[in-house]
Amino acid sequence: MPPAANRPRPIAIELNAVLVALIDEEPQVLTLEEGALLPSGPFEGDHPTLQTGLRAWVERHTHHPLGYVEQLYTFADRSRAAATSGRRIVSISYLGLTRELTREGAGGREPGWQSWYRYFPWEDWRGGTPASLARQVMPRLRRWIDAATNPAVRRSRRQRVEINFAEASWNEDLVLQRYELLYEAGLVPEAGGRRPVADPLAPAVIGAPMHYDHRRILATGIARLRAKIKYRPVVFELMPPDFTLGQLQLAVEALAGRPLHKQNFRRLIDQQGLVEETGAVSAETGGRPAKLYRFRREILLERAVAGTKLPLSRTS
Amino acid sequence: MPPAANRPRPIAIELNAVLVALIDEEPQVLTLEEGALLPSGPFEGDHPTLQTGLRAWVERHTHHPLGYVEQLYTFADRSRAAATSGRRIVSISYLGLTRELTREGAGGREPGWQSWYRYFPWEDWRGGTPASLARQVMPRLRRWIDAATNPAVRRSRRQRVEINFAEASWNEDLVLQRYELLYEAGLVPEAGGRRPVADPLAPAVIGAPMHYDHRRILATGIARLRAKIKYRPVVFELMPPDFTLGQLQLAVEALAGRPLHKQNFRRLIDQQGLVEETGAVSAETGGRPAKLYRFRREILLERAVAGTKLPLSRTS
DNA sequence: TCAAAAGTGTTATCCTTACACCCATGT
DNA sequence: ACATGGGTGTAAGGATAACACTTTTGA
Repeated sequence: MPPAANRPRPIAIELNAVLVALIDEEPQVLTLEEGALLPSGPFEGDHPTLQTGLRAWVERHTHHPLGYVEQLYTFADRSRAAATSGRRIVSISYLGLTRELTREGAGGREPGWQSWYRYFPWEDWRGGTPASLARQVMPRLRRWIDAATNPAVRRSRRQRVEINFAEASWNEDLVLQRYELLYEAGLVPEAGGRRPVADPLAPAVIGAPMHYDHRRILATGIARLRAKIKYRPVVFELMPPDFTLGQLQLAVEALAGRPLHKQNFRRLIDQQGLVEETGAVSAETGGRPAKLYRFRREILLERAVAGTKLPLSRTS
Repeated sequence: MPPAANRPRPIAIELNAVLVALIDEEPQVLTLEEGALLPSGPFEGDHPTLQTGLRAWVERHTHHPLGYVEQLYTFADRSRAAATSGRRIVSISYLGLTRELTREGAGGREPGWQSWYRYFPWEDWRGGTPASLARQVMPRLRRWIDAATNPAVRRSRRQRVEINFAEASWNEDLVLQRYELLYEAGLVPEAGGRRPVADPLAPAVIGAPMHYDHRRILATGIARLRAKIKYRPVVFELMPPDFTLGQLQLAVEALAGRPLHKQNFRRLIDQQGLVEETGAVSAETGGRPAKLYRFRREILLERAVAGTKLPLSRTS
């Protein structure tokens, strides 16, 4: 494997970060430029690994400590290069989880937090079927289905929509698949280059758009996180040290975008030995004061897999 | 066309492929140099995407059609660069599944197939507890545990070994975690640069070594594939068009490295509607002729998730 | 006293695992 | 006949989803 005599044309490495925090019981991502960009920048070549490079970069540019980090995906599509200088760009994206307690300014050029459901309103089922699904997404998907002249194509489109968007069998993990289907159908047309971001409320685009393929990267991050909470205790990376079971449930619901069954959720959590009581209680719950719990870090050493299974609920 | 004022030092992109096929009921990977290297080479910059670049590269260098492809991981550790020219290398690895019917030469400079259990003998539980686990791995892990002078470190090591290597609760998906633990314990010391590959039978190294971090990449690929067969019907990418349920079971067992419960495996398969009878039978089974089945590709359009759950078996 | 959220106990159902057994072919 | 692998039915156990209900606070 000789190091290639024909040196390839210049290549730049860019890092993208999907930084997630729970603020006011909402899953939020750190963004730039009024929510149109994910934090991203060139990889400085003098870090020993990509992860340390990412950590340094994020902490320098956003003044945020970075907790759990995980690689998402690497792109090197030529279409990205066209958007800049003809130079090839390899973009490596990461998911990062942090704890953020106070809400900062959420606009301007400074980094700001945005609810991720701003970009994917159809993914939030916590309050029942999301309005945008019935009102915007489904009608346009149906139009897209009917727009196919070839009956075989039409059937295929109908089936794919059915699988990914059926209310009865909604699967919260398919965030990326759904986004890609919408992209194919031309309903989220912002990706592909840096162009003026359309008015988020304009009817042409569903959900707030982002520059480049950043919304796609965000979809990848959400999908990964939603899948992960089921077999790894990563929710706790987003929680304060002490919390009530109610808060924990709200956190999981916020990430999964679905309401959970309270009693079964509680049983699952303590059956798995994920938490322990601190002894204190919190009176700020509105009703009966709730016991406070903390994450049992030892669990990471006790079991190979331990996550937050989702006790779903049809009722509420 | 002077790009960027502060030009970073040159970066090269390298692609690595974990190419898997089932040959003689064994999971095999395509290798170079007598099994010491995974297929890998520079990414030619004029492909629209990484995947097309990988496909072209693999098909040109190995004369192999490439079926299912999935990205594994991207490394850019500085230690890799040191092994070559001081130039930074970003290495992007892929998992590829292909169908290979006939066994070719498995040595020399030409590409050749190697059973992946050659590199990870402790991962093959199809015939009960693997001999190398009891005879090599566990004794040395115990020595590693005892080598820690600090009692806290010793306890932590013991716990980690317990989680990842306990016979009673063996988890076949933890291939990478186990490899990393063995690496940390100094039992698979080949990674880190191009050095003479030690005699595979020498007692110092457990399992056949590979150059660079290729064995780690292979572990990543196996882990990914083992996890994936449980929720996506990827086994069929490795099967011939027609097969018996017995062959299918052997295939899944080969990948998972565990024996499965025959009756339940069959029930699971047809409950899920993954296959349909072709009408023909195969008399080459040794016993009663078996019905032939084919994969129902439609299932990909019918359900979002459909995999080969593993009906494990204590007995056999 | 009532609303609101915490917290407990029990039941029905389904899925996983296991066991027991019969069937069709080659030697 | 018997060994070998193919193929079917059914029962036990555990996990999930659901329901009903009690407890403790603040307004």
